[in-house]
Parts: sequence; structure tokens; C-alpha cells
Amino acid sequence: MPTFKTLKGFKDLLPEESFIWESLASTARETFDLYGFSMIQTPILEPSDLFTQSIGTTTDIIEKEMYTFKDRDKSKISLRPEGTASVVRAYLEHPTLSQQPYTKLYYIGPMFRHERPQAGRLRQFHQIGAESIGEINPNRDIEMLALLVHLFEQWNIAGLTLEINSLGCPVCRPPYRQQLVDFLTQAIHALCEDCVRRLQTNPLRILDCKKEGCRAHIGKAPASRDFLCLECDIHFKAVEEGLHRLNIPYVVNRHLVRGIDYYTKTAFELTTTALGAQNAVAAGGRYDSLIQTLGGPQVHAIGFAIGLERVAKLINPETIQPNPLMLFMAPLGERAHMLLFPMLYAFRRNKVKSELGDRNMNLKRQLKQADHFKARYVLIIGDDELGSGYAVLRNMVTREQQKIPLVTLVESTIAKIVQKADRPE
RNA sequence: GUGAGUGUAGCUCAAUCGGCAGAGCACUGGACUGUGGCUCCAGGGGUUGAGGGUUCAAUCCCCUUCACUCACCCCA
Repeated sequence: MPTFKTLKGFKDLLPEESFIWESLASTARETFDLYGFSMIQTPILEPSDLFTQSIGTTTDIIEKEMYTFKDRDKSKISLRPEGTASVVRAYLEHPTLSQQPYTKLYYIGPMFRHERPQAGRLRQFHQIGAESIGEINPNRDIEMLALLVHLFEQWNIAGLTLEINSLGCPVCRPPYRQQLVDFLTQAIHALCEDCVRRLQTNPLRILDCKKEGCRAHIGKAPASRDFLCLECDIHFKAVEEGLHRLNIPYVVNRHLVRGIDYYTKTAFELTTTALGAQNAVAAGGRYDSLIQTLGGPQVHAIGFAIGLERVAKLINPETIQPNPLMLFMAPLGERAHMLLFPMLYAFRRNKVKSELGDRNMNLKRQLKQADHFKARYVLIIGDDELGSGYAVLRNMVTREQQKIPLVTLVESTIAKIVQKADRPE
């Protein structure tokens, strides 16, 4: 057993997986750029109050999942449990962001929540998120949803369901909430232990309960959709209309709720059945009051966050492979090694991905190594080649071999392998 | 925080009723002295997660503990 291990819920990303992540991020950056989103990088440590005031003091995230410490000056600081609060903080802190008529930002980075690890759930996990700040226009909602769907298309991930709902606003949500509490209180005898507790803490969440007994009553429960004020109703209909016009498939989930308090109006989730219990790969919604809550002006916004671990699990690793090694050089003996050693760096400076074999290994072993690296070509030099003045260049796929003059080794080799490699497959 | 399951070679897993800890893959060497993927042979590798108990004898049964996994809770 090693002396040290990663903390529970924390994970090393080994090269193979890391490569997939980097590829996902790269595709995401391109797609965000198409939609006019710019990257922002905020610190992973923030004042604890930033999160407690935005996410909601009664949510589990705040109550028991935040990594909170006392700094040396006794102030409370926390590892960020999500990204939106930090982006809004940056928006309000830097006039260069908030003085624009509209601001579209995205981020990629680690988040921290102290939960029991489970399939698709870690203590340090990673989100790709986007925030669209400045308008209440439903076209902004549609743009976000189109971007989200487009992203997953770019990643070649299919089989997802886009679920949307409207959570209402400060005008229509309180009366709806009361209706729901009244309805559920009548049926309190049939609710499970958790739901009885949720009646106090987060009654909307009961709509999401998985237990049979609860579900039976939930079906008849009032839905927020039916209690929207005129403004929220018009907004939601406009969002649906836009999705239709863009041919984006979706379903209205009347019982879709969010675990974070700041969401208003449009809320959505992208779900899959391929990940076990944690079925949401992305989620988000509108937050029209958060910026005010955090001390800013009345500015409307909408955002989403994608769980990178969950996305990575949906990717077939076969479809994302690093570049193969272009050239493996096999020196047989000391003199060959002396010749090839500087060549290795000459090839690399000419953008040829290359490795140099061990001069003490026989040719068979070195060819095996070249295989291990998936090398396309092997350059062989031993005493015979040094004597004749020609190296042997072996194509590892076709097994063809040709002679390369030693005096122009680098140029001649590049001419041969680049020419072949550039042909479409 | 609650519940269940699993810990055996680097990896994936066997081991009958409690009876000498094994296989495949990977690695190394050889068959084949300078030509790879296939085949065959051989070799190295282990505190059976840890500690205790029962027993002539424990990978197996019991207790404790740790780790991991899954689910609840919650959420991306």
C-alpha cells in the first residue's frame, strides 16, 4: 500500500482520461466562440458569504457540503461549490464586464462539494458553465439552449433528453408554493419521511421524489406551470416557440425543480439513462434576481453548467486518440546512437513526433517498442548502414523498407514520411 | 449523515465441504544472433486490505477496523 493516496472523492486524471478531457474542452472552446462567449477564469477560493447569499442558506450545498475554512485573518473562505456566483461576483467587480450592453462568459474548472462519492459524483468535480447576462428576452433562453444542444452534438453524444420547465418569479412563485404546501399537507400521511421534512425545507423538491407512495400523490399535485403570472407565461411560451422553430427536441417536465434557490422562470436539464442514479449531465436556468441579491443592479441573466465527469463517461474513448508516434529510431550499437541522438531533436524541431530507442536492445525488441508507441515509421541504423551510408526506413503498416542517405537523413526522412502521412486515409 | 456490496499478482478475475494460493492479460527471456503484431515454451512476481478470534488447519467461518463501489439523501 502506498503511503499517500488521493483524498476520498478526489481523483487523479491519468493521461488517457486527461486527453479526452482536453479534447472535450477544446471542442467546447470552439463552440462557445461561435456563440460569442468569452472565457473567464475566477479563483476557486471565495468569501464564504458569496455562496451562502446566492445559493440559499437552507440548501444542502450550503448547509453541509461546502468546504469552508478560516483564513489566517479569521475571515471565512470557501472552495467554490458552483460557478455562477463567482462569475456574477466578477461581473459586478469589473466595470469592463458590467458596462457592456450584454455579457456572455464561459468557464471550465473544478468545483468542490463534500458529499459521499457515488457513480458520477465526486467531491472535486469539474464543470463547463456559461452565463448570459443582461436581458430578460426569451431569445436569450433559446440561445442558451441551442448552444447547449449544439455542444453535445459537437461531442457526438446522442440519446439525451432536454427537459424544461418554468419555476415562476417572485410574483407568482410564492402563491404557487403555498398551493403546493396546502395540497401536500392534506396528503402528509402518505408522504415518506424525507418528503415530510422537505415540506418545511424545500416543498418543490417533493415533486422529484422517487418513492412510489409519494409519486402517486405527486401526479395530482399543482404544477408551477399552471400558476405562472402573465409575464412568466408569455416568456415560457416564447421559449417553447423558439425551440420549435429551431427544431430542438424537448419535453416539458412540469415537476422539474432546481436545487439552488436563485433560479427563476426557465429551468432545464439535459438527462441521460446511461449514468446510473446521477442522470443529469447538464442543468441550468434563468436567475433574474441573483445579481441584485449580490448587491448589483437589476440585471437579468441565464446560465447552465455541464458536469464534465458525466460527459466524459458518455464518450467512447476509441473515438478520441492522441496522435500516433510518427517516427521511432532504432540504433543498433553505440556508433548508431551517437549519430541519431542529435537527430531526435532535429526531427522534433521539424514537428515530427519521434522517439529514440535503446542502443543496447536488439532490433526485435526495438521494433516491439515501436509497436507499443504505435509508430508509423521506424528508422534503423546499425553497422551495415553506417558502412553503406544508407539508413533503412521501415513503414510499420505496409512493411515496406527504403534506403535513406545518411548525409541528408533528416530532410530525406521528412520528405518520405510527411508526404505519405498527409494523404487522406 | 443512512443502507448494502466488494477487497486475492501491475490489470481482470478463479480457488469445490475449511485442506499445498491459481489462470488470462501485461512484463522479461528463449524458439528466431539485424526485422514488430501471430504462435509455442520458460521465468519473475503475493503479508489473500489490516488486526484479532474459532480450528490440527482459514482466501473461505466469527468480531473489529480501513479502503473502494453502488444506492438513499443531494446534485452537474
